[in-house]
Amino acid sequence: MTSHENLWMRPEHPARGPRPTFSRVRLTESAIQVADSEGLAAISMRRLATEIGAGTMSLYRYVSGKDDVIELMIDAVVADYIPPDLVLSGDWRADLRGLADRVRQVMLRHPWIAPLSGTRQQPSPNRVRMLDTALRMVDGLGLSFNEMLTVIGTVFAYVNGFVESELAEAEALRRTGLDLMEWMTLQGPYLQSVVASGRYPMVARMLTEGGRDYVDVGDRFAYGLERLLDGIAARLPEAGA
Amino acid sequence: MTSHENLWMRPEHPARGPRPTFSRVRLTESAIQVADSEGLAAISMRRLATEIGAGTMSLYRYVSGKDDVIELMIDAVVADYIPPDLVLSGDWRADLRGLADRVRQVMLRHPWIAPLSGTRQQPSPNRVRMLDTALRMVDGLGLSFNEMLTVIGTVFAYVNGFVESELAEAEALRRTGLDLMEWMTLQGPYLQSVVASGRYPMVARMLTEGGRDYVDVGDRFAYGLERLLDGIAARLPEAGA
DNA sequence: CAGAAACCGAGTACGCCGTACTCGGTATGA
DNA sequence: TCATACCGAGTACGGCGTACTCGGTTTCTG
Repeated sequence: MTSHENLWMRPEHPARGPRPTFSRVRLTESAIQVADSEGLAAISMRRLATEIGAGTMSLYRYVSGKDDVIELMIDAVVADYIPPDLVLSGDWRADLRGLADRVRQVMLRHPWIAPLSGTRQQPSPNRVRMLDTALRMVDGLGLSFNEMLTVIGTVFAYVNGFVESELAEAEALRRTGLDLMEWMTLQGPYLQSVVASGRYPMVARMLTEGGRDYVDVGDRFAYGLERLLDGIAARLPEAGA
Repeated sequence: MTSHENLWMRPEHPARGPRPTFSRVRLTESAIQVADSEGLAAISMRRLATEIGAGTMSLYRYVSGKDDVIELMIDAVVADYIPPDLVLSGDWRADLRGLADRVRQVMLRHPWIAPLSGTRQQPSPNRVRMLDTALRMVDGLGLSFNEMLTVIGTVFAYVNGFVESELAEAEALRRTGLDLMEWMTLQGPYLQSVVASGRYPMVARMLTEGGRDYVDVGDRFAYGLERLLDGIAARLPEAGA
């Protein structure tokens, strides 16, 4: 138990000794690349070592285990949630919407992060930076500090939940390997039996007339987000109520 | 490639041959019990086999692999989302709130399911049943079918996202093994350096005056849910707008 | 009622995984 | 210059999911 167990306090290397051949950023970049193209399951210490041309156990000179690698990956992606040149507009609603949209876009580019960021939320440099920015967005609205945290937490809960399910939808299609037709062929018999049972009329309607007035997934995301912001706005102190 | 690859269409056993010693429900119950008390990571085919007193490979007579076990676990828990004696009140808002509250309670009892249900959403008997019930809740409000699906999807996105993060919070404390004090001691040095840097004044405020007006986690859940329902209600066709 | 067919449960084995421990070689600070 | 501290790599262990195989038992068929 050294004095700093935390990854973010542990220096990457001691002052003494030979120059290190690799680096945490190198490791992190490779890991993100692998996870982006082959999924989180493809990440293993052996695989990452091979990827950067190192011996497997050499990685343990840079991180204390696989958990650290995951933490580094998350922090690196979270950095993108807040653009470096971001300036707040002063309109909390526009700012929050902008953040939510951007988070969604980044999450869609890195499909492995939504499930992780819901589960893991240790403080890390870029998460701290993002939280600070998000808090500034809702500052000065007459909310107490914990109310501000509640508002932000609510928005993030929605964004995370939505994107997770959005990705699951896409993944379900990709897992079977092919397109929607293939999926229907696979699940078809079961769904037909559901319809035929007559016990689930609403689902039956969904399966028969479901594709009629298709709602774009981006529009669905925006709908929920705007309804949430509507509800929040209506209860703001300045709004009277 | 048999004619029914789907788990839910595959009969548990052929008509011929000796009586099976175990069953899917037995397997599922053991798996849920293990996951509840030791986490999802504790689930392995060897472990489950030991648990029910079977040879490891015997399990493969009942399921086609670990994926099937997970699917069975999810479906069994989802069954609890809708109480058997549930009757709809006719008040869509009360019904939706009741469902959301219950889903949260069930998820808190089975901490492993929130991350899974976000990622996996294959149709299974109890998920179909739940979806049908949820759709009935928002039927007759003048919404198109896909608008109804959008409303329900929005609420579930929020619930799932919130509970996932709620559990992550609790898990982060439990992972270090002990209570909040222990966590603070561990993360303390890093957080202090964050405050000391002066670059994140809002986070600094949070860490210093954060515990002042504590908001109960149940109240935070209710807050977000009610704001979401507010926003949805305001845009209902009957509401004019 | 007898025989054949079908199926059960279990064992063995393969290729993955994370990582603890160890050691020869090398760059650094005194 | 040389002792020290550290680097990169190798080996090994216990665990994982699951493909394949086989002896014994049960059920259906005639």
